[in-house]
Amino acid sequence: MGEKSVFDSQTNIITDAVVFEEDYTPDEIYCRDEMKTEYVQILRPIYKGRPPKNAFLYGDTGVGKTAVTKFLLEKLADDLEKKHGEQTITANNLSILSSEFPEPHTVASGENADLTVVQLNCQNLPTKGEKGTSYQVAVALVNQFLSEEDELSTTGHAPQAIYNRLYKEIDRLGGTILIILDEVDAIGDDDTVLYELPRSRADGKISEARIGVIGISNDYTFQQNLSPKVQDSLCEREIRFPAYGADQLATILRERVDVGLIEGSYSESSLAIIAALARRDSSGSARKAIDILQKAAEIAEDRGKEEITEAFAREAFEEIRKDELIEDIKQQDAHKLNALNALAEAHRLDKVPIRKKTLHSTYSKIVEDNGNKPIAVRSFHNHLNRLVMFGLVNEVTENRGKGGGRYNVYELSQEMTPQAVNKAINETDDISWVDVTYIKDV
DNA sequence: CGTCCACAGGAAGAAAAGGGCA
DNA sequence: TGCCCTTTTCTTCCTGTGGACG
Repeated sequence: MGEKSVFDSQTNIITDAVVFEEDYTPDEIYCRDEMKTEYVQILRPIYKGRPPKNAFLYGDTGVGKTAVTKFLLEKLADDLEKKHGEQTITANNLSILSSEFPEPHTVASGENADLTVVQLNCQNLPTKGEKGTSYQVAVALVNQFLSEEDELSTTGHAPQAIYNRLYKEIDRLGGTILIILDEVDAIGDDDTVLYELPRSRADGKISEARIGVIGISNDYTFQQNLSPKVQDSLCEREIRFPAYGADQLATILRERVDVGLIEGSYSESSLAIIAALARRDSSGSARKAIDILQKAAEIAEDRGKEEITEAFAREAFEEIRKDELIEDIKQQDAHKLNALNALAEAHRLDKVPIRKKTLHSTYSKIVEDNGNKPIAVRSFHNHLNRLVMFGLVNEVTENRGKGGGRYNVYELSQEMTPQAVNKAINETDDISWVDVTYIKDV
């Protein structure tokens, strides 16, 4: 009898971890029948070799927008292949639909690709975290068509040159080109890309290819803020994805556990709890529900238990929330981390709702101690505002009237703790300027 | 009811960081 | 190499304002 490896847990209830992964596509997508029907109508022209339609999808994160997209596109690719035989190509790797770093574009047989799908996440395109602009989207699109060595830099080009290049690449490919812009609301006010793309053929900028644009957004209001010309072209068709209800989430979970977990390791009621937790916390995100499920299963394994109990589900939920928080903090840039650092220190010293001015001087001290130059109060103010928008920091406006004036005070938001800030900063290894011992000393 | 504090946050432009092109 | 782009961030300057005080 072989000795058990220390890496093995006492029990194994997960049989196939694939079902938890982001890009797992189930055999069937549940509870999205109406959306699927509408979506099929949008894609149908492509199957028939007619000019594609543009569309706009919206709904909160994790309600199946990308899942349905991926599911239907794979099906479309299959069916096209069946229809035309092997050599009329279904083009570009659909797997990029969910991978963060798309592989270079590969069109199997060159010239006559029938359908090319390009997917792009418009969020966090350029410098970390901030808004992607039309320009950035255009650059990123061009890069999707180029091999890795040839990729363009994200700055330094004349905008018109980028658009021209984009048209050139598109025309070179020819055929039907379906451009999927995920998180399209990140584009912000300047929507030239959204205007240019759908009309490029009509404007004579391209002649060989036909372009379809599908915009995906989780901001309901985004589409209303678009300029009317863009609304006309892009929002030809729109599909709304409502949030999953708790029972629908449970259905989705049931499908996953069927494939991925040992029978008997879960009960209807524990699935229901997970569904309810996800429903409440994230307004119906399937992603969230699946994450909780995975975590709960892992916890059960670690404890040597054979069943996911309600307690494990709740524990998993809490743990995931904590992890997410740390992740959120880690994503902030240097100035914001230092601001959080200073704020955490204020918490430790119990000077909790702290005025911006005071906070700024603490911040300056930290930065200077590490040999860097602090930014001016006005910029600091902007960073703080950002943190407030991210929900990491609370802001309250105080008004002491004549003789006191009006000012804002800040503190870490409810779920934030100085420990969380500390942990996040410690885990951020690309910022040597944060001297953690300094915080401990003061 | 007007005063007046102390800042909020807009505007404009300078600076920094990245890069093309001849 | 020098000069030209771009985007984004930071600075400087400034006007606007909620409401307790008198």
